[in-house]
Amino acid sequence: MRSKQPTIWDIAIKLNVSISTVSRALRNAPDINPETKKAVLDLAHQLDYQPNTVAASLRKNKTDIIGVMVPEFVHAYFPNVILGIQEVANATGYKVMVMQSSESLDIEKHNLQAMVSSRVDGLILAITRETNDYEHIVAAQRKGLPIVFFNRIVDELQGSKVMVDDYKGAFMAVQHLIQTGCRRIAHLAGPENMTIGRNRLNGYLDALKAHQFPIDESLIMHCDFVEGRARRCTQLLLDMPNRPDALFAVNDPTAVEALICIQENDLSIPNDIALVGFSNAPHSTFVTPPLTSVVQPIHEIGQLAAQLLLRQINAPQQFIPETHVLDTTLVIRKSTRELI
Amino acid sequence: MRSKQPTIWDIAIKLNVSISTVSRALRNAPDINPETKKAVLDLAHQLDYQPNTVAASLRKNKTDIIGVMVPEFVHAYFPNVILGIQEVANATGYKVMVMQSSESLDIEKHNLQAMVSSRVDGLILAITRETNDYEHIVAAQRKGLPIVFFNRIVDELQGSKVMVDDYKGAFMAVQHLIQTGCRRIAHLAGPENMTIGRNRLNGYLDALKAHQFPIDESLIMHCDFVEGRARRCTQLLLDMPNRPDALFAVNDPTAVEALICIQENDLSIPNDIALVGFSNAPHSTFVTPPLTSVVQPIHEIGQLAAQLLLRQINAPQQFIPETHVLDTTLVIRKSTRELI
DNA sequence: TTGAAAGCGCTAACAT
DNA sequence: ATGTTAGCGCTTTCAA
Repeated sequence: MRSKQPTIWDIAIKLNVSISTVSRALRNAPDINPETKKAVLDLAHQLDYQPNTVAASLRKNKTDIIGVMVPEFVHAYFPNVILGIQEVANATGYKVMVMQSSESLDIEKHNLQAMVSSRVDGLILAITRETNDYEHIVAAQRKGLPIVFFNRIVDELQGSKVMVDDYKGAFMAVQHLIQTGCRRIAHLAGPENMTIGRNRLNGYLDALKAHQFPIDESLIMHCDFVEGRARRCTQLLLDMPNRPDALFAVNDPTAVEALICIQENDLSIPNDIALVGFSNAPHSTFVTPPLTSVVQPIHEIGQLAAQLLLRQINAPQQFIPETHVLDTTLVIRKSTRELI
Repeated sequence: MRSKQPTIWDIAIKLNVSISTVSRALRNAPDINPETKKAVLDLAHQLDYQPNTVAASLRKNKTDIIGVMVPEFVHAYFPNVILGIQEVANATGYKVMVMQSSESLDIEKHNLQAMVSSRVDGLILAITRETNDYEHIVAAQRKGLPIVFFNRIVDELQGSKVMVDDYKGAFMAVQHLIQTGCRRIAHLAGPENMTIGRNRLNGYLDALKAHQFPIDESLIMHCDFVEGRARRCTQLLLDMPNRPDALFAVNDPTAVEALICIQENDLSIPNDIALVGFSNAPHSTFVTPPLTSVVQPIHEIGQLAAQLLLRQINAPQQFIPETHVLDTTLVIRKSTRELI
């Protein structure tokens, strides 16, 4: 059904010049007569000529597309990262192709193949929670695909990485709970094979130790980003004979599940149970009570990842991967008690 | 930096066959010797050959990519629609290229050009709130680009459209407010040039009329999807000498802004002010109180839009645009009063 | 069942 | 400053 669109050939014929002249004019090459150039541009505009980037990509062996794959984008975190990516991509003439793996390793593999087949110039990737075999990723890297990782980071993979100071954020969060009088602090944890889960857990543990609190393993629940699991874990905690008086959640969706569960049990936040999240999202502000949360520079994560990727794509030689750690801050709202 | 990837030519040389044979094997054409085919597939697998879809697209004049452009995707509505789109696209071998216009007409135009240049096979589009000139869209259609519209729909544009029964949803919402004892019902409205805004407004008006309520123009506030405006409009309503006792919001983000504003004024929901949203999102469930809202089949909207687009893309002849209207239902939660 | 060859629209030497 | 030409990797007639 697609009617044929004008090509440089059409323009060349009408203007009685060669296609290379047209091509030069369109890409404003230096060696061209301003008048011919104007004629070409005018006609191109008149015909509403749109260059066929498919052809250009094939010829240049470069698509000017960067791929982005995330586990999901219904929570606000990933969309906001993508926003940051698109910002720097568009500013430099790149397009962004977004895919999502739905936390499924199979889909991740399939999408990665599609990205490779589409010959994206590079990829910004947050792996799924079930990705424990990295051969498909390493294979893509062997083919020369530059990949920048963020959020879901594992030590086994090489490449540039953008992370936030999870350890410090977790430490501050738990310390704040301690300073506001909480005594039994539970942790709704993430997957331990990811640095994001491990570092936040370590921050939790070290904060307890720093204040001479005992470590109670039964207060550490692995929710691992699985939807619905935080709710069940919270219920288990609430049902304990001596239930905790505070929860530190590995991220905001987890915290929100906990919040709903606590309220369903007719307990009050923060008086019965104090609650801290780790901000994936601005929406932590409009639950009731608004969530005390560790805030991370989401937008900047995307921008930085894109910048790193573009540097690598355009690197003349071998590019040495960089790991960047961005700062986190604790924002105190109403889900934790007042300082004593 | 990109190392060259294997091509059908590499395979052909090694197997001492022609590239057309390799091509046939790879696309499992009917007329090929099973043994040659197996040899090709084995070698392809061994080399980790990934077809260059850029080249195939150029040759076939078809990219197997469908474009999606939305005004934003940080609220849950659009991501969920995209989920539905990706589902049917992936099932039929299409890839999805997502762009967002950030509610900016300029970006919309720019992105649309990029989509055309990338030669996407079709586009699923929700225009920005400031798009009041449609020439760029019509121009793309003239080039033969099939476009399916959803959510942000205007009468002036031709093409398949996926909508929900906004009128009925709004009518039910307002009727429910009336039946629960509300007497002064305000409307936080959307843009009137879009059917989404107009139909919801009409539902509001007709529900009032049907119950012999007077229409008070000062209770209709145009928030038009502009972030922050709902909050200010709500404040204006609350400051009125005889303030409304109920608000019907054009969508959930608008309702959430109103909710925050009402609570900041120390008024109670639903006793002082009842509140109904129009569901763009599942998150209406976890604000406090959970929002009574008109629910629409978000996922299905995406699926249907994709199906319509694919039908049009693969239509042998001229395709006659279809408009589909999906049903809405009122889900009663805690932001409205009990039935009397 | 296979091969030869043309060409999709563009870029980039190279030549003039 | 402009033209000629050879591909990029693939699909698809047409011929064998």
